[in-house]
Amino acid sequence: MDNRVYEVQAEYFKALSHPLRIRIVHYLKEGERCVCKIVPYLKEEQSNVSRHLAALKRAGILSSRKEGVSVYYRVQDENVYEILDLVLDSMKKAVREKAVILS
Amino acid sequence: MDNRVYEVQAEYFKALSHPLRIRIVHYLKEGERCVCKIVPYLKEEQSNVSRHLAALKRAGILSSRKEGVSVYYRVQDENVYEILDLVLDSMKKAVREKAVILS
DNA sequence: TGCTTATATGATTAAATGCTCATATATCAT
DNA sequence: ATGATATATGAGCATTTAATCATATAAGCA
Repeated sequence: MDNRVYEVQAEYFKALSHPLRIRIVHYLKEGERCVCKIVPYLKEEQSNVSRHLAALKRAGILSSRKEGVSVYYRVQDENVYEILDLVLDSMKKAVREKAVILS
Repeated sequence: MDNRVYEVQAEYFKALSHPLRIRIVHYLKEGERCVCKIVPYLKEEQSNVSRHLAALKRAGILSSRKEGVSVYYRVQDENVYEILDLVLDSMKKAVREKAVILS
């Protein structure tokens, strides 16, 4: 396999490698939201949220549209939820296995 | 959802957010391998590879066993392949969609 | 036009990451 | 015990990432 594949793949993982970005993706599960809603929900600095949104957009996970002075972000890559679920399931399974070992 | 969930989840993604680590996971697909095989395969510094292996192990993705002077690493979390495949499929789909837009 | 609000971006700083070189540790063979 | 080999780890440095503050840009309103 062309090694560059691993590089682009790594970029995707990097985009999800921050808790705040994962929270954003979850928050957008039910549909698009205005930045003006996302920021107070996360209770983080507006500029910081803006950069995390930009990172997710760069990775192709989110997309955005402008409406007047507002910007609405939405999930572009719906597969992201399947990926997030798989990771969570996988980690839960690991914990269960460890629990068995310790019991 | 408890926000700490996003933190542990992010750790998993971080573990896969480097091309070399993804290559390692792929290399171990057919079974465990000795570090003495992994290093020349990757053509990277032994100490560097050692650290990447440690990172994957910390994340629960790999495990290792010692045999004499050698150490064998193997995939502990088999779900990782499903996750890697999903990400790749998802990215391919995005490219196809973009191609349609540009055509 | 000038004012206000929403969002993005530049600059700075602190912290984390990745790499390399050198060295430590462990095991095995002589 | 000595030496050789495999792997891990400490120290140092360069790069990247994240956060914050301040400011730029753009749209809408008076």
